[in-house]
Amino acid sequence: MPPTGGDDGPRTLQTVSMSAQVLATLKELDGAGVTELATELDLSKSTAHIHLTSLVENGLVVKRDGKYALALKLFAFGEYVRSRNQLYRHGKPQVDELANETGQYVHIVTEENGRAINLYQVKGDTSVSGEYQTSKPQQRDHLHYTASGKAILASLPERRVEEIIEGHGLPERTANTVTDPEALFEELSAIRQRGYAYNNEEEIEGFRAIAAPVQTPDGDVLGSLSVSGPASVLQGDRFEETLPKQVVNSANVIEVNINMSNRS
Amino acid sequence: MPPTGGDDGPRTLQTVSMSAQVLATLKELDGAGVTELATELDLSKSTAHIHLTSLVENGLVVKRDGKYALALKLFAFGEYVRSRNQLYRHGKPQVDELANETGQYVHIVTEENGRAINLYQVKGDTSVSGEYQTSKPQQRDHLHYTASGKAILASLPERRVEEIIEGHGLPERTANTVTDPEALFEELSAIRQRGYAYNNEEEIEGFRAIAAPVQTPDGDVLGSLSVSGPASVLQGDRFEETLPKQVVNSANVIEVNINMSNRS
DNA sequence: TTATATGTTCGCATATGTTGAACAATAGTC
DNA sequence: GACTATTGTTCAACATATGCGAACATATAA
Repeated sequence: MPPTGGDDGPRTLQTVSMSAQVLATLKELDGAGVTELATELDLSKSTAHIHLTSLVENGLVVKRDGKYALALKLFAFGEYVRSRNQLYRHGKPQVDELANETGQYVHIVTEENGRAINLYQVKGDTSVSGEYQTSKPQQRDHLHYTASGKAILASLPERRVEEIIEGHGLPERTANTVTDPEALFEELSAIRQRGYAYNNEEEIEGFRAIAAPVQTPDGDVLGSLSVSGPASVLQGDRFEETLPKQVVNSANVIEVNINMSNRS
Repeated sequence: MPPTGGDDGPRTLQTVSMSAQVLATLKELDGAGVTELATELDLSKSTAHIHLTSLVENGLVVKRDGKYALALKLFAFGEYVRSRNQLYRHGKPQVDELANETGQYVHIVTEENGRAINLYQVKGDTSVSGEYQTSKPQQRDHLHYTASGKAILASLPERRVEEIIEGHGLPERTANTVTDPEALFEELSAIRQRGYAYNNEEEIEGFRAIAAPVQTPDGDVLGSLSVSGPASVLQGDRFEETLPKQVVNSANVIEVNINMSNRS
């Protein structure tokens, strides 16, 4: 059949989509054998096999102790992609600096296809440790339950935000997660006025964060910068005055540096 | 025709290989338009177009200001892959420590399909700056002109080294690069006896390095750890005694930590 | 505006991918 | 260490998804 008659999207290569799914599944399963993959994707063993073989041949997958897994070549690709990113290039030094100043976790985050991408993070020396070393880190790619994500959403056209909500939903993480679209839109409006976003234990109990957007002169958002840490530390004046100022200030420095480099 | 009769490799999906080439080319060209890509890969515009569309649909490529470029999703993939790597997980803390101790660049490197992959690097505070910020960093993925690479090669079966030489050659980088297979094999033997590898301005004039392999108890090499810096600093006793000891020691610590985690 | 290049869509012929079954190689069990 | 069960790999044949060229649409330049 021609790509499922009733479908909407543009014509695409099914073989490529299948291989892309194979990659995604290998990530999901942390590597897999032919049969396992075939079952997972409802394929015949022979098809699963030839997809894996093709991906191996192209260096995107490796076969190790009888299992197929994503190749380090993907890491090389990824490093390249990040290195081309403006927010990363100009944001990294500021992240390092801000982490030193605050002693907490500092992140720069950007958005792609409605999902959050963590470009860089540093753990300041007074921050709690071990938080990110969990072996199976749960997905952190929704935008609505992090300060960084909300700072980004607040800088996007409402239309776009609606699409993102439709596409990815507003799943709950803690009792504090904003799961109602209306409530979210209200908060985004508050963030716009304030200039920065809060995360008050909306992703992880006991964890707070503050984030400011990084924008171009004509209002496009490149991502955001955030500081996060335990609620016991991020509180009082520090949470309401000092840190927000520092975060906004650092974000502004990044903006200026990006503009300068775009001019020359 | 069935995938080029005279060919050797296993049967593979041409469509997948083509899309893989598209990804590689987009990296090469730093993004491209449909026509540009079609020309580069000898495709019809329509074919180039549908490959790009399919990759976009699967999130591996993004279209920005009329150009197609690799997506940040690849970075997310890459981070995942690295995070699963044993040498990275246990090596990172040692890299940080060694960079502090020595003040120079410290790297951990591994090998995949005969090419070097830089898993992690830190720039110690007394090291020269700006060295890695060049906008188009030249390929650093051969193994024979870095200390890290030679440390790895020295830990691989000769057979494997021969294959790698056949597959990738021994291109020259500076007058000091080892470009002769026999000379290389001799040096690898010396490295095995010594326990660590030198790079004496073989990649970049004025730059030296020392690297030690990281191996499993049964002799498989996981990669290597290296310290590098200007020849003016890496010289005399420091180059011949102090640093080698530190590097080998750190590599051993990594080995021990990996073994411990593999036992439990 | 016209002209030129680039991007996108479409129908068709044929090369190509999918499949199930047969074969090979492991892994597990007794 | 032989036997069984599971997993991995190869193959030929058919159906169809793929790649092409031409036509159309859009963007850029003059």
